[in-house]
Amino acid sequence: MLTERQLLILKVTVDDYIQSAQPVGSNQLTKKPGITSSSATIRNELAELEGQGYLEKTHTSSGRIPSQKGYRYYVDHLLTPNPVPQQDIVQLRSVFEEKVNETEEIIKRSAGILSELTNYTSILLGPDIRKHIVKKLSIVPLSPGVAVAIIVTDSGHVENRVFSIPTDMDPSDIEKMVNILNERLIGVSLHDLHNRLEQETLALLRQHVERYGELFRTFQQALLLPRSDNVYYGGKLNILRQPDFHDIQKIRELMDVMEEGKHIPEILPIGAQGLQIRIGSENALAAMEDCSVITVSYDIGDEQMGSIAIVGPKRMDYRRIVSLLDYVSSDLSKELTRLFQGK
Amino acid sequence: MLTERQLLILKVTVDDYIQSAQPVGSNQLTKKPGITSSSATIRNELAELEGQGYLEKTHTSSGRIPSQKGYRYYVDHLLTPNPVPQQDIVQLRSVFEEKVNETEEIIKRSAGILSELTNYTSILLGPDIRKHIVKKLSIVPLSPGVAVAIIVTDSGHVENRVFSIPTDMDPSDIEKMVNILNERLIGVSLHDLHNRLEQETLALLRQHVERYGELFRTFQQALLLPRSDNVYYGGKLNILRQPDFHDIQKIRELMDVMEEGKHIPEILPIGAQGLQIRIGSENALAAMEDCSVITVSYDIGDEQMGSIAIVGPKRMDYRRIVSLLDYVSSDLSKELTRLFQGK
DNA sequence: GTTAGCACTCTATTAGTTCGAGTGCTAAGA
DNA sequence: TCTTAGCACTCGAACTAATAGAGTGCTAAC
Repeated sequence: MLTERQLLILKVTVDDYIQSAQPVGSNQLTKKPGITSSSATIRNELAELEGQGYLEKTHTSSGRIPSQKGYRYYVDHLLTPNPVPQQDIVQLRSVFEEKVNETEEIIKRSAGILSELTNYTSILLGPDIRKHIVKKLSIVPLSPGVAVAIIVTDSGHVENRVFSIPTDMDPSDIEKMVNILNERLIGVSLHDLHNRLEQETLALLRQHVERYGELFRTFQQALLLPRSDNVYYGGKLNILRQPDFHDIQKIRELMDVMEEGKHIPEILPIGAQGLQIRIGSENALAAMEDCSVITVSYDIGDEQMGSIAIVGPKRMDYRRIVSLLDYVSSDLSKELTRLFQGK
Repeated sequence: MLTERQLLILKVTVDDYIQSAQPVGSNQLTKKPGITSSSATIRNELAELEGQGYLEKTHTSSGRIPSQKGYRYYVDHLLTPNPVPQQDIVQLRSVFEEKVNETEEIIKRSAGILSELTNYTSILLGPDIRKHIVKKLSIVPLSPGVAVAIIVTDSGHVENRVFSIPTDMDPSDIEKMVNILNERLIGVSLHDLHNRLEQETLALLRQHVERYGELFRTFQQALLLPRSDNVYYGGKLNILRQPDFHDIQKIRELMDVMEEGKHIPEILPIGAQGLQIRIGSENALAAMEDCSVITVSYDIGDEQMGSIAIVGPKRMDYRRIVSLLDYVSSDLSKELTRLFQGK
């Protein structure tokens, strides 16, 4: 158990280290507001805090830096929220000023602004496109043997794939196929599309469309390949600004992991509620053991739509980022809900 | 003027430095095949080459490294082409194995493979989308007040924009508008689209579509914004692998410049014919003064479609990259021409 | 023109010093 | 019992020598 004074010292130490990136000594601490004891007393307390695992030394006669446990205690118990500065709000709101109607564009821009404001890297996960509902399907022949399939969803997202068709295909057959597809598949989610395609339309196609087999096969194949990743990054290069990262090898591993889409689920815990903080080795990925990740989700109406993550060093400005993400999450939820409430 | 022996020494020195990244001394050179003189003779020749500006020393008693002029002479006169290894060819050809029909996908994958093969960063510029020809236009209403405009081009590229429409718009008016647009604008290039839209369709719309004004204005506006950059990167992080780049500040500037789309024209000289090599400060951008960039263009039929660039340190394996890019350029031209020859 | 020989230069590495910030401990004071 | 002044001690950072080694330029002989 920690005494009042120990809590204060821990908080001030973490705050100072976050700000200065230098180990904090007992003498410095005596100068901090709120601290009245002498340096000797502070030293005793620091030794105690170290004994309990909240602080560490970089070498025998150095000042203290927070341990992972120290950061964890700090964010769990010592973090006092901070109102978001008006200036930041103005910049964040600018995303909505220009009447951009596309969710993707809004999210992309938000990622950029977040990274600018924080000097860290931001990762925004957009709405799961598999939940989108088919609004219209069409097939546009390009040249003999080649056509492009287009799916428009209710959110205005457009998926398109080029696929091959029999060279001597009758155009009216394509038209028939498009009609059948639209009749049967509007209102289906992209997630269900593949199954429903087979169940609902294959029999109909067989009846009405000549050579449906070849056409159907390549069309179905084209829709199989997942595309359009809905992950947006801001300030990937901000990692290079952090004095905490000097080992080029580590930077490379870290950027590698973030760039590669397949690790996104490990960075952004999908489905988690509210704001989450992962410090150092609490992250699933070894390459991120020197990082902290703060994530928050946002939603449209009652449905969770995506998440926002800020990746920075363990020595991250937790207070600022937490308030900022809280604000962005609710703001984004509100605006996106407003944008789509009419549907 | 350089003697035979000086040429040999220059070539061997550059080759060795490219391979080892270490200044090359007279003693090492005596061990190279083809070199018979003693180290003292080599020293005289090295001094002469330095006097003429082809070589440099890092300090008074160091070995020599190539100067910018030295690299330039090397690539202009001493580069003997190297057949592309079968292994590399296999990997490059894999792009076309999977019957991917989309130009964009082919280019994207090529970028990845090129960076993997070279360990440098690759930048591929796709066909200028403004040259694409409109194949079909459509407007899909999403919700009252919102619709998405879709343009399909002859190459299978699909552009889409969300735009606002009057809330009480008659659906049949939208249909009429789409018909007029398609009647008048199919066959027009994206580049001309904006002008032709106004010249050809405005009068017709006025006659047939109620409330054409509001609809037309937001539609036109949506098409104005340029989107879909056709630049693809491979191995952006490979810069971090190069021992030549150790200054984190410089790396950041370099990556910054490459990431930012607006500098692309300065990196990739558009419209240049054949293979181009820019060494160090021959590059337009200050951030790239320690880099060399090798570019080559590729075409579909007789028309230049895009360019490929490899960005590496000045100490780049010019021989290998030049042969590789020569191969890729002609291969890509051939395959893309084949893909589109039918149109 | 070529080369052996040699003095010289400069870097990189290692070891030794000093300085200062910071610690832990002890003992005296509240 | 808690607090604090005092002091010896530790360790890193910054600086100074000292040394080894790779490489050069120059001279003189071949």
